[in-house]
Amino acid sequence: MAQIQKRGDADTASRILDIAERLVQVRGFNGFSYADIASELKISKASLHYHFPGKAELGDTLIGRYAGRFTDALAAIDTSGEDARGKLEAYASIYADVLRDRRMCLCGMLAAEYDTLPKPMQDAIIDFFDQNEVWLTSVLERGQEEGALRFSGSAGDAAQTIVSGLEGALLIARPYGDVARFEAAATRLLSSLASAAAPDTTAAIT
Amino acid sequence: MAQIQKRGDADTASRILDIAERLVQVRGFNGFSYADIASELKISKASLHYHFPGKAELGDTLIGRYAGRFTDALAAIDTSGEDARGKLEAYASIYADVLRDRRMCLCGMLAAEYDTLPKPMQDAIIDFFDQNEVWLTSVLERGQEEGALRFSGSAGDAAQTIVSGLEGALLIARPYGDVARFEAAATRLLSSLASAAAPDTTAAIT
DNA sequence: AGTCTTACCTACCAGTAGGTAAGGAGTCAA
DNA sequence: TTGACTCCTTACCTACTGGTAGGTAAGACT
Repeated sequence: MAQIQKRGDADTASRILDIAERLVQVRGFNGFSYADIASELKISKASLHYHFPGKAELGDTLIGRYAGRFTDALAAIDTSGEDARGKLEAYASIYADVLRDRRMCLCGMLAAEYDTLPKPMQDAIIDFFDQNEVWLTSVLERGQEEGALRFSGSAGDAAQTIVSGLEGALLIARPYGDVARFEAAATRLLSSLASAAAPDTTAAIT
Repeated sequence: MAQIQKRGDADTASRILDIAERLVQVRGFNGFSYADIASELKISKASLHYHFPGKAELGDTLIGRYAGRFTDALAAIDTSGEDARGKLEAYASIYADVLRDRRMCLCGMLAAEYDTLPKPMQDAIIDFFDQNEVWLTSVLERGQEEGALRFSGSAGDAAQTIVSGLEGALLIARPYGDVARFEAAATRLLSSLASAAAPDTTAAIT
């Protein structure tokens, strides 16, 4: 399964995924069609079905790839040597990067459409958020132990608040096309939820 | 224009709006069709076009009615005699009620689909959020003056954080079907953003 | 009485949705 | 050189999308 590439061009399947991913993040899963991908890739609709039997499978693969990249990003933060507060800021900056591309978080978008999605996609979305909360919880717990962070309530609750706070900030900032709006909300969220001593609201995220 | 009702039934136009509203809040604007409303109301698709020329106009009317009800709810909170913290809790409980119906906030859902919507709907969505932030800003400012609330940064920024925090908490809690999850995030949000003295995280919202 | 309006109907439209069947061109190893 | 394999094509399918044309029954207005 060495997956040797035929031409110099990137493998079609991953180009399909790139386009589909952007379409989901911008228009939602119910807001695009196979025809949209086909015309952009200058390929026939039928070819898409060769690579992904149906839209449901395409959606599954999309979430899997996105979650995988997220896992990698979190692992990179873990090995960055930052303190807990720095790790939380790095986490928020992942979201800011998504917004700079004028996109919604893939799983945040799919969360809105949750009830219309096939079961496997629903399960994968839940897994994504669980995974994020597990990571945040451990960062928060360690930060609290080390005295770098101080917050009330459980680390798990705080983690949930961070995820939903950032997803909401993305959701609302996008119609305004305003990255600063997101950054203000993110900074305030982290400062108030996980500040050590000085609640420095003016600290930049990026 | 006495609008005498033929039968005992409620006016058809508002029943269409009721059904469409629920469909948007649960499935999204791109997640339902005229046929869905027609079959549920046991009426023909063509009749829907009699009441609302197109889906765009239906959407406009939907947002207008929703925003109007929101305005009324905010006015009711204003005259409730609650202190600032109580008003913020009452505000959050509007969102909790939406979630208890297994729905997303109408405008939060439409914010996700923003790029796919006709211009008039886009403008109405922005207006909705602006209106909420204006109201929250004045509650926060007054609360700060009266010493009931204390927070860093501008009241406007804090208002934005509350709106996006609550919308995000709705967005994420819905797939989990977990109202408690929303309430925990909402309480933490209000406590940390606008607490007077004791950061009482265990205070119930409802 | 006649006319206008409201609120619905059936039947239909062009366009698009996701999906399928059958086959052809290029590459490869035997 | 044959056959298998990969990746794509054309040509189609059915179901459904939002929307329209034309008609009808019943009440209200004059």
